[in-house]
Amino acid sequence: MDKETKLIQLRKEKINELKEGGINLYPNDFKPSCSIKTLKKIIEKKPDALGEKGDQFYMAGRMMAVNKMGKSSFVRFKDGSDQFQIYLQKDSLGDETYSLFKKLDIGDFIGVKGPLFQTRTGEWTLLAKEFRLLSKAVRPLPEKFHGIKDPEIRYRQRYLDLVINEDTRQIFIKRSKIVASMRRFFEEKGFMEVETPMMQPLAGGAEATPFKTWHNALGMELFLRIAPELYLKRLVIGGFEKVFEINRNFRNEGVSARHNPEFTMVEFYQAYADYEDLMDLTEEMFESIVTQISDSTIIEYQGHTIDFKKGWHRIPMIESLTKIGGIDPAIINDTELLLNFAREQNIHITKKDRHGKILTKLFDSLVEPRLIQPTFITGYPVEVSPLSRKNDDNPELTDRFELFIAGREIANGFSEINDPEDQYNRFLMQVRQRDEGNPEAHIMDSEYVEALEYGMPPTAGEGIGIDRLVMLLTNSSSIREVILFPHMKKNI
RNA sequence: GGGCCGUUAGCUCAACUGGUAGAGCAACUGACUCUUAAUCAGUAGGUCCCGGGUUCGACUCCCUGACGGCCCA
Repeated sequence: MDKETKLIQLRKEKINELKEGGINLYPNDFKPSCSIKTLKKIIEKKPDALGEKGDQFYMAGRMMAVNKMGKSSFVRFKDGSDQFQIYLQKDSLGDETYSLFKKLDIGDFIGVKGPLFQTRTGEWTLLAKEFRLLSKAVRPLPEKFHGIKDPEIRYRQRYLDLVINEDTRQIFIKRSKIVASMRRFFEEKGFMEVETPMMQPLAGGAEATPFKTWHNALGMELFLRIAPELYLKRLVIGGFEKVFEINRNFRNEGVSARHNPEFTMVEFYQAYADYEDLMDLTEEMFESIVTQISDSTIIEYQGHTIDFKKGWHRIPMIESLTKIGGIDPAIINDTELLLNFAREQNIHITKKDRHGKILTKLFDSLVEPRLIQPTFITGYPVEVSPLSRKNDDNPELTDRFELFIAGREIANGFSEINDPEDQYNRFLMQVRQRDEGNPEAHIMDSEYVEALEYGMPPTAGEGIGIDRLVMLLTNSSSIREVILFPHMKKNI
């Protein structure tokens, strides 16, 4: 894989010595009594029953630090749950085993058996009566004290990051808990988890450039999905009234601290609900998840204190532009004046941008960064919401919201269009935008319109970016910190 | 895509105005039976990201490229 350093050569020489001595470097017949975490619980519960004449334990893990003091040694080792200390004495192990130990390296997996005792400082320690090599490491681990800081190594060789940096481990443990907690929430609310195609003949449901791939046997081009939306709504048509899917979407765009080409979203749909019901549900879900993760509704994120307690602000988009964005209410309905204002603010507007699009762009740069506490923005313009139901009172707007936290969009939800004719015309508007040069505009999905023609109950749906949510709850400034293997350029 | 910054020993980092690369940890040898960033004595370890250029001389200055980070669009 790469150049062989002196350190590795030296280890290989030692490995050969071990082999010649008849040592199996990779046995698989050692069964630990319990994890280190469990062992620590046992110690907490009944320390009086332990001691050198008490129970003996089989423990296994990776050697992380060794203090050799001649004829006795301390070894700090860790398993998947925690870390613990072992004390080895030449007298109690015997010459042969002790000299085997002396040949081993930090990074090797070992198995030990023995009773527990307390050191002079009171630290519970396993006194090794038996000692075995369980798996040999050929390469040296990075340094224990400074750890690995180089982000390139941390991301490309995440396993090293996980072995060395406890903070990294905790982030991914938390991520797993967040997703589990969300799943539990949906299940308790009567939603059914489903899986819809990741490879689609038409990449719909969002405004984005898809990845292309090719199916040999079918002889057809397929796209990696940019959203599951149109398939999930087909399921609502089919009679599954509450569905959710937690899965990956793929968007063929640049990578940055906030964008990974594949990212995880939850999308969910509920029949006989509207967008306001989903705002309620979202508040309840976030409050529940955050409380389970951090024992409080309050979190710290990059210098902000954010409170997820229910009852978030709900502000119509137009109102947010005047009240938060500082736009003069007198110009908000005048496209020309708005255009001039946008140019003064150095906001890039193209000739094809109509009123709604200009409002959206102004919102993105003037309002979004200032929405720190969880805030729903409602009433998005029709032209930027091709799948959202029109508002009954104002057909220029839709029954849609987006959720912003810490200046970022976290969720997007709306009452769904179930009028097939309306949906058809919205797709047509998108096709026109495409013809006018927007390569990311939605494409006409006639089969979806046909599905709507069979009748879809009134429905609301929402998507939440899981990576962004995990970033918030783990105080991570980059999406790469919450994705195990973020995409990077090839480095060879 | 643009700007700024970074890339030196396995890891974390130094190296002044251009003078021929150094520390801590890890490793190796030795001492040490309660250490915990163990200690003590000694040893070894380098494609200074790649490739050009300037120069008597380049880790250092200039150019091209690779990869990464931050900010912006």
